[in-house]
Amino acid sequence: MLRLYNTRTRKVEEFKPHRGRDVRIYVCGLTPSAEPHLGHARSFLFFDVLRRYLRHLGYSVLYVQNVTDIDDRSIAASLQEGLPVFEVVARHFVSFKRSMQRLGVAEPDLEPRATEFIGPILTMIEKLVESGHAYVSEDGIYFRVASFSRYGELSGKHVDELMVGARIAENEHKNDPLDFALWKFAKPGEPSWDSEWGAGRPGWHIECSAMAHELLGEPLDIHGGGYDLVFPHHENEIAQTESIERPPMANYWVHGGMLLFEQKKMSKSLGNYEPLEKLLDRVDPQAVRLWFLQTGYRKPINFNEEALAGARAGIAKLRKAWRTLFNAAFGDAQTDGHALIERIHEVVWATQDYDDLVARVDEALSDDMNTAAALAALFDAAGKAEEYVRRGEARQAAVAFTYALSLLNLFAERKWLEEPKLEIDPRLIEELIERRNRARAEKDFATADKVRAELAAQRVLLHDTRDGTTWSVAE
RNA sequence: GGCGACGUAGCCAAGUGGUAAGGCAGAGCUCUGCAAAAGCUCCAUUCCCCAGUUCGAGUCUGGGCGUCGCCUCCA
Repeated sequence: MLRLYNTRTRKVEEFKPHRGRDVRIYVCGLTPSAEPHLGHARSFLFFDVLRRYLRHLGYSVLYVQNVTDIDDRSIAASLQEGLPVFEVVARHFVSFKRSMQRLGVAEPDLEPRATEFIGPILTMIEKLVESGHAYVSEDGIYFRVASFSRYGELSGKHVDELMVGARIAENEHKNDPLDFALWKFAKPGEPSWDSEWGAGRPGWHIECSAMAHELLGEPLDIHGGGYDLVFPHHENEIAQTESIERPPMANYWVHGGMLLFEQKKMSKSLGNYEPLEKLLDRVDPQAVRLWFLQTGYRKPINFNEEALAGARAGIAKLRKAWRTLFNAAFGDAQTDGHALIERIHEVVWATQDYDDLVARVDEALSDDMNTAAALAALFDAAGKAEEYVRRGEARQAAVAFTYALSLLNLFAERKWLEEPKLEIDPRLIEELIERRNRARAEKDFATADKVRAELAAQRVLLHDTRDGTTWSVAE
């Protein structure tokens, strides 16, 4: 059983899907008008873990995450760069996909683009106009907020208390400052699609209402996104959908906390960020994943290099423990990461043991996705890896540990499980170790230390143990 | 001005009434020619401040202080 915080009720509630085991999730995706940043990563990484956990609970999950591939900022960027909008959008979107892959975020089941759903969008607008919830104005078609009595319910806003002045842009022709655009008539040179009212493009909010309706239908079990989407985006989606479809649009509204940089929200408009791809070139994506998962998903987090470095060390600890357990349980898998992966699936799916570790992780995640508490359980187990081996429980511990890790997808990429690559031939390493040990036997420590230094330069670390000298690769 | 969130050790962070998880960093010990690894141990009498409720509060109530988010495109 999962308990989830629902923005609409402001309470943690028991999650009950509308259609039995069939769970439908719609998450507002990226508007690729600029390079994606770490804040985007946080949000989608959380929903990735949520999906994995729902599947663990036995639900069949259909996860839809849209792409807003047409909007004002993208058009502005295309004019500035002198490139077609689709080219600008595609570049940022592809970059986003690469980063998501590196972070171990699974692909959405469906990833619809706004421009592929112009038909359903226009159908919805037509219904809204016919029913009087929308009106045609000089520069576009607007939703009449006053026509929807529950407006503000999701975000807890009172319509008459909003600072509405700022909402009126000079060139907009709204009846009411709160009204928002469903369709924007094209200005010369702008990309546009034909409609019965005139060529134009969809407003931001309508695409989600239309695509969610078309692909999943109401009510969605979970509608998600970043906290900054609660108002006005999700509020507007509710107004549009529930004006013409049977409410509610969604049963659970789930929002992720913001990522801050120097105490300010990381955002495209402030530009206070390093492009995600560049960041992932210098910070281990797996450490990023751990760092996010060590904090509650609804809390704001400050970007923090020191914490990120700490997560890097933490991931090394988990990896080490995992290797210790797995090598003890399935010793032949010493360095072949691919073989290890195959074994994981073989073993995990063949075993449904729920020992203490898995139970603890399960309990933590069921409590509003408390990934930090789940990780604490994992670290406790990691600290006991040697003990499990000594007690002859390596196999069971390895299975439980692997299963728990897979719920968080911490070792998402195969290479994360492999030993770091070496340029030096292992046979040469063995030769050098022998030479060094002969020197040590003769108390020729100068030569011995020279060998150690030579190997260290190749990232090979030597460990003298009671049973002889072993080596490992520095990470 | 309205609505909302947060404030726990050097850093990050879990914890909504029962006596402070976990990670990083740090310290000591075992082992050791050196080094590392590994193991063991230690590291908040205290949770922004002040009142209050309670047998008992980081957890509830009231009041401060500070930070952030939304109200304009934003995960």
